[in-house]
Amino acid sequence: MNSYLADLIMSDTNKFFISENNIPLQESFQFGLSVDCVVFGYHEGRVRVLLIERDAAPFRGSWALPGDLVSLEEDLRISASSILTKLTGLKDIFMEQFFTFGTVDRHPAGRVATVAYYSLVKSDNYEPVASSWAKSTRWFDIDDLPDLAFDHKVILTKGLRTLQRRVRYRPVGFELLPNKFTLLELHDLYEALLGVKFDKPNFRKKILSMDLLVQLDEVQANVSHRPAKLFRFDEKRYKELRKEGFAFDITVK
Amino acid sequence: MNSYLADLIMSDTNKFFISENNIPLQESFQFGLSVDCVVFGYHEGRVRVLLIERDAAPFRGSWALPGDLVSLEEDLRISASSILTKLTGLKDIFMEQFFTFGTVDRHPAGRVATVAYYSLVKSDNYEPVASSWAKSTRWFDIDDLPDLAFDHKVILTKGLRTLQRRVRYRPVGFELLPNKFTLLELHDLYEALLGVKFDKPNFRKKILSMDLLVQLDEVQANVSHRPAKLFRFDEKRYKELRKEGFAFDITVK
DNA sequence: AAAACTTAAAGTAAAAAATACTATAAGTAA
DNA sequence: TTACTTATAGTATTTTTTACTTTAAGTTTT
Repeated sequence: MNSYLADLIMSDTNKFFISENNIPLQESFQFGLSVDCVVFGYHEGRVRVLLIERDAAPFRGSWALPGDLVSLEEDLRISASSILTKLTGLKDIFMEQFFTFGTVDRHPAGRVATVAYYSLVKSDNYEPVASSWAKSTRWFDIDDLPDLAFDHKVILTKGLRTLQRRVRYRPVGFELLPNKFTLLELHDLYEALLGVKFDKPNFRKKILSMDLLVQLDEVQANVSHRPAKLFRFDEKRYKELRKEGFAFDITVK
Repeated sequence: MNSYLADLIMSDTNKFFISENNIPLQESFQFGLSVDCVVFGYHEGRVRVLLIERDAAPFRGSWALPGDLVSLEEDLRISASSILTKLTGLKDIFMEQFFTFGTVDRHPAGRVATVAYYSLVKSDNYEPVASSWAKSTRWFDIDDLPDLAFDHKVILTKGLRTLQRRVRYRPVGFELLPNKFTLLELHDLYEALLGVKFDKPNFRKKILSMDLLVQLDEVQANVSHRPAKLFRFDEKRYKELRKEGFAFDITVK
């Protein structure tokens, strides 16, 4: 509790109320706030989600989204990434808030609202490592999920829908691929994410016409057929184009 | 505090800690949770926002977004609409969550995270009425805003950006028009919202080709020129089309 | 009552983009 | 050398977008 609040209480006639809305102070400040993260990965043509096995009550032993209570001294955004790091070891990865869940009974230990984020992990960069009260971590195919603690299934599903919507209008898909990727890998990722088929030549034409990819002087290695050229996403170029009013959109048959 | 929590505390060796993350219980449940609402209206070609004049500490006398602390016994979603009704009288209007703000120092009375919603008000249906600790309400043009309490300017700006993004891919613009509107009114609304010019014939063609509008047997009244036909948005039709994979998109020059 | 004026709304030609393919290239494996 | 696989370039057709032009339908002015 900061000093401003202390002053406010002391100076008020009714010292147990804050004046804003006549709810008793004790009652107003009895919320728990947590963060939960839907971490997406992409491996061998399949989209997957990172879950942790809880080694803490409640739901000890259950699979759950990595998440925890936010501490009073930490900004929400900072808290989100540090909690993810603490439980899974994942650091400096793409992370975006998408929804806050706040039904009364969603947490058995009291009134806890949770702010949900989704993260995208580049498959070549990171392997999660369980720590703190996460007993283990494991990737699950999005079509083969276990039962989850709390309302985490609802959160996960909403996170997936959000990703599917956003991936069409923002160049976030690249966050799920290695830094260097082929056009076929990108094509397959979009098919997997959206569950639709794209014509290969046209997909390639569309994405290249956006002028967002840089072709590298490298090709695929160790493939038993003609190796494809490698590309990388040009973040800087994208920011330039945005200023000029360019809108990323991958709607193609 | 519910009984489950009481049991949990009593049964635990360290009765002042919950086991999940070793943060003392008192500290975990000291958050305030609030809701703030960016209410958009549209009047005579201008986009405007509804603000209230605070008649409660802190920031008494300042303009602010309608918002308040969430009560412990109420779901977040329900709370959002009932708070808006309490302060402004607005009821049953379009309301969508868009972001949660949670920096440590955003509220002088303690740690309060706020879940922000934006609302769209049909100009023919509602006139706000201040009540509770809202001294008055007033519409402000989005280009002529006063200083705002807390971090409400940041919230408002993010709400506007969100609306501008969403209005292109979802048929939410209709929520800002009367139930019966002309194509020119719709055209002008989109120009005002997005700050760009659209070719009238092409805009009309595009929107009609979506098959989302129903032409009524009515025309404009009391205009000193050829009256335009009135239309309404066909919510049912939209839901049907969505199932068939239709994606609303108003990108036209 | 005719002419002028205003906005509604339909139409149209050219350009651009999307689509559905076909063909060729460049590698590996038999 | 030939068969096989995937990469990638090319192309013709269709569809959509764009930038206009024209006509329609009302009101207001003279």
